[in-house]
Amino acid sequence: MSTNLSPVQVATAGRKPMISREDIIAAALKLVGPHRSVSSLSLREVAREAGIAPNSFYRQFRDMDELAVALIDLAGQSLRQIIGEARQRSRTDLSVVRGSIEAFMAQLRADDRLLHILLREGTVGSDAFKQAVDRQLVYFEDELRLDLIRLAEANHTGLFEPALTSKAITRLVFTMGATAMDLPDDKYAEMTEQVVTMVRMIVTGTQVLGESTKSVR
Amino acid sequence: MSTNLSPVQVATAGRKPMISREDIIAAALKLVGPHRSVSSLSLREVAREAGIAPNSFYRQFRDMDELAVALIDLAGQSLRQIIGEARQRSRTDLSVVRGSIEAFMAQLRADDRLLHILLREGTVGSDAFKQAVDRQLVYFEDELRLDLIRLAEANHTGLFEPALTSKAITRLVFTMGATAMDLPDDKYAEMTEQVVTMVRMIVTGTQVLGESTKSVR
DNA sequence: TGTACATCAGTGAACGCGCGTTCACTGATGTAC
DNA sequence: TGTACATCAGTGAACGCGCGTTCACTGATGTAC
Repeated sequence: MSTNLSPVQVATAGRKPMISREDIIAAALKLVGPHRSVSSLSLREVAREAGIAPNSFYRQFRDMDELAVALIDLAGQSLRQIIGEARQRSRTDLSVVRGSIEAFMAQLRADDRLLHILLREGTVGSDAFKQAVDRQLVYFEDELRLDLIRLAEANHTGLFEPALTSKAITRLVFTMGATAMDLPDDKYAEMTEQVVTMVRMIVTGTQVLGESTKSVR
Repeated sequence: MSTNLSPVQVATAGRKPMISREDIIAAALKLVGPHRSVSSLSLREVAREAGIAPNSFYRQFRDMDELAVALIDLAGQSLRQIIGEARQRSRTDLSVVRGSIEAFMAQLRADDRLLHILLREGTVGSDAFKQAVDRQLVYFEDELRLDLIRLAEANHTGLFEPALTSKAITRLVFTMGATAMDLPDDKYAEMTEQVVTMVRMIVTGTQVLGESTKSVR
């Protein structure tokens, strides 16, 4: 274990690296896509794409697993920012649902490689791999939960089990996204409507079930 | 392409096979599990487990992809039978939801290898692979849709977009199942409750949204 | 500024391995007479 | 029943390949004086 876990080199002495983690990440992203998963990439393949010797890879990452986790974390950050922006645009009404899902699907359609990774790699790969994906999912669930609570308060509706609701929505949207990834462009609009309707079902159900209690916890 | 797609040999002449497709499938099932996916199995590995020469594999399957599709189809059949039995036990009320999900989770907990495959392999692997999983999912959605319609008629409730509802439920349950697979045994009861609640949200939402129309189409 | 030295990022060559696939074969089983 | 022959399920050996990882190295950059 190195004591320097930061991507910024301490640089007490010696030469600066010419190959950065970012170069390798960029190379990996060039290789993945709707028909290619991170877990199927080989170290040599990534090195080849990055234009470096295979063993130079080890200067930046311990192994492919560490690269994969880095990719997943990046993907999570990127998507949360996109959804966060969509949320800002419409805060207090139900259109936040539609807005967020539309932003999500648009990003998917734009062939966002990072997003492909996040949607698809959750079920295969090493434990470290799966945990990284799960961690990102939990971030989404947390943010969505707070949103749901805010929404319920603003509309004076009940809210049943906000944590479970946000988990159901997150997981459902991600699965549907993984399916949508392989679809031709002209199916995206239809798919978006389907997902919006599905999420409305959950939100409506949650409000109704919460009506008796009117509790937000 | 062979004209004989049936697993039963025509046997017009010559020796009967001593190695069956079933032997190879059994060997593959011994190798998969919560921490091992079909897409990571090698032909030689399966042959080794089956106790046959690597090239004998080709007498039964064109390649690993064909084996994987066979496994997925088997998994779908097996699970549909299990859920079908659960459905028989309680036909006309909402307990069909709980019953089916409990049967599903119990099977998962019993370490059903076939089920692991079906839950996990949908997002990676070849196109043939993904299509096979999708085909099984659609079977489930169809059966569930008919159930939902029957349920709505029996209870005289409305039903909004039954096809979309069954799709949402199926996909959500499968994703949650894939997550549950990696959990320790003592979390299964809690997980089951969570999934039941999530599905109730969808069903409730569907009924409320359908109330205005009272249509079952 | 100039010189001697230390550091270490990146490399080229090589390793042993397991892989999918092929080939020519062998010998048990079934068929024809 | 007995014999000659055809079929073809299963095999052992070999192939070339890409893989992850190692090793000893080189030479540009930074530091000390």
